[in-house]
Amino acid sequence: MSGYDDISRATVELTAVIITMRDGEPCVLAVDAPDRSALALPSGPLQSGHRTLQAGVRSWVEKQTGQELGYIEQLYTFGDRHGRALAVPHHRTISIAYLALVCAGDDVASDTRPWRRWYAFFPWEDHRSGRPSASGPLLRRLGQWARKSGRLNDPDCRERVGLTFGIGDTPWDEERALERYEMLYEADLVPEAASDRGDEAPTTKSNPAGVPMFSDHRRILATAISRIRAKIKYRPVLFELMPASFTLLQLQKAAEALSGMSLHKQNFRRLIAQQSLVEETGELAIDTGGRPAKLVRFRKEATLEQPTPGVRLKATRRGAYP
Amino acid sequence: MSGYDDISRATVELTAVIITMRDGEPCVLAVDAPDRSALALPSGPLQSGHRTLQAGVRSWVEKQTGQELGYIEQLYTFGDRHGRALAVPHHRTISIAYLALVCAGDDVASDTRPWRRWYAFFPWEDHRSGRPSASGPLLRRLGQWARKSGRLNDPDCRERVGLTFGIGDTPWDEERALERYEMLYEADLVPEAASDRGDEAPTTKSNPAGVPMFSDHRRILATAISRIRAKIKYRPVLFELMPASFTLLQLQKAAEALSGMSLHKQNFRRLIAQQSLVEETGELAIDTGGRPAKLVRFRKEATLEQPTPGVRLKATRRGAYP
DNA sequence: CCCTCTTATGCTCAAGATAAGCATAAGGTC
DNA sequence: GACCTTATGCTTATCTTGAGCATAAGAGGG
Repeated sequence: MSGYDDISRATVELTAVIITMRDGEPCVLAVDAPDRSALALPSGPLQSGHRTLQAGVRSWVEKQTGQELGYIEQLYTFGDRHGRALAVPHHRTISIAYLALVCAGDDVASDTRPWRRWYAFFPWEDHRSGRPSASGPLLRRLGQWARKSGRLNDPDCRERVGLTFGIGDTPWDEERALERYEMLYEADLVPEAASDRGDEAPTTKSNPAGVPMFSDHRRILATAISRIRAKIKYRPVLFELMPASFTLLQLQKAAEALSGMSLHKQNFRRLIAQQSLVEETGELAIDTGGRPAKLVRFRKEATLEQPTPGVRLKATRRGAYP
Repeated sequence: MSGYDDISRATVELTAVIITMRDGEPCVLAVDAPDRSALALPSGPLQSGHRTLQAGVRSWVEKQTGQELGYIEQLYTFGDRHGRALAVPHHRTISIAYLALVCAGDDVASDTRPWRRWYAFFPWEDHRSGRPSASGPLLRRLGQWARKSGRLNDPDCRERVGLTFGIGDTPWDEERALERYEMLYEADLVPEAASDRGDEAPTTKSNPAGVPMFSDHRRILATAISRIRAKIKYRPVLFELMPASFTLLQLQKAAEALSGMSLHKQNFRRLIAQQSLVEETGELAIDTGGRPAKLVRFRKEATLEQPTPGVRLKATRRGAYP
């Protein structure tokens, strides 16, 4: 073993991506960054009083936002920013990101916490009504970038763009949210890329590149989105976001909002039914605008029974944009 | 913000689970623990010279074992041991585990590194020829434990055992390797549970509980196994373990060894074929013991093309032990 | 060379799961 | 009552999957 000096002590930053559904939109809890320059995810350093990492996350979030956390899982540990080495070698920060899902609660109006729609940060990820308008300019600029960089070091670059964004005969894969953000970062199409270099970011308002975030927080959020989109298919995490009882359409809308795709209604119901993930409460939802729907609740036992209890979803219009 | 003292500096331990295939068996690289008390995964503290976390892992592994790493991915970050609070608050260690897959290479014989068959650590996980003999005693003792703890705080405990180990009409789910290890730990059936408490572990040799490891390293290995078993189904990671060219049977045997299940031969080939994950080299394998098999190689392009290019596998005898 | 053993490979068939849509039910509004 | 909206049941064509039969092509022994 070499001397003590070689071992770098690190500050451990705990960062939380807290997701909820509000008015049918997936939202993330975003506070002001310490320097007020941008929005940030709630976070704080691991402290001696924290008994576990999770406890630390819960504590910081409660302190900063008043939000109590239920479901929580570890997302990823970041040691550097987009592969760059850290600035000060003997005082590094590693940051451990957690994903938390909280239920909307009944009183959406009285909840004054700073929730933000997640598609404000990722406008190109919302394909519920076809490819969104933000895609156009982004894809055009990605194409330019690919042509330029393509000749040099990455001959498959254009192909990669197409695959990642579902162009040609590649279907759109909603789970690749992180890949897409990283590609946009690489292509210098998100403001964070410029500011990480130390450049002044061109502050184009209402950018197709979406609302930027402090530090690498938007990347962490993209990681969370990819994780959620993958996980709802094989674990019943969707129900963490639902109220105690709900209609199947509400459930479907939530699945659609999270995955950013629209689903076939009847097939969705069949899927839920045959996995017996829910049971009827016996009550009816009023005010659905049409025939009243039966209210259902999540069957907690399902977590145990099923090998992969999740909402296997498939887009109605599967795929393949021209 | 509170005073500086509240922020605990941490030593960051980097731990590597390095997997390869040797003689058709999945193996893990295991060194002697610092105190020689048990086998351990290669690991070392993050140092100031390490530019990134990954670089730190690579560097320690090479120093300790001479093994160079190719494919590498982050596994999990552990801040405590099995949920227990850390001993000394102002000097905590968090440990970041990585998974690396390395290709066997052509000269298995000349590789003197300390590879260990992973089923030596998890004898109950190898279901290639039915439920292994180690299962019997373990299940019996798990049953006893469940009966005892069941009355008190966990009425569903017996059910949970059955689901986790695939008893009754629940099929065996090979991906639940981590859950199973954690259940055995909880039930005090692995030596690590006793030694974490400070007790002397009863050193029964040739235990059905498998070979123990230093600290929580066996838990980390279980995490890796679960991850691999899940991932080979949707990403072409299996090929990281294969030589440049191989036969389909070799590939199948590797998939079987990793997942711990035996697969239907013709269906396995169909699956690989229809995903066009491999292409023929034109050569034939000699010495297969029967009709010579065509040699194939992995099609790297497949990584891009396919939405989920992996070896979707399903056990021949799916399931349901009596 | 024939018989037998081993592995490779092609093909079929029945079940089960999925994608899409038709049709009907049951509320509300004018 | 006509018409709109959402809920829910059911059908059909297609794919996918699990399982197994059958044949091919090598080796070795007689």
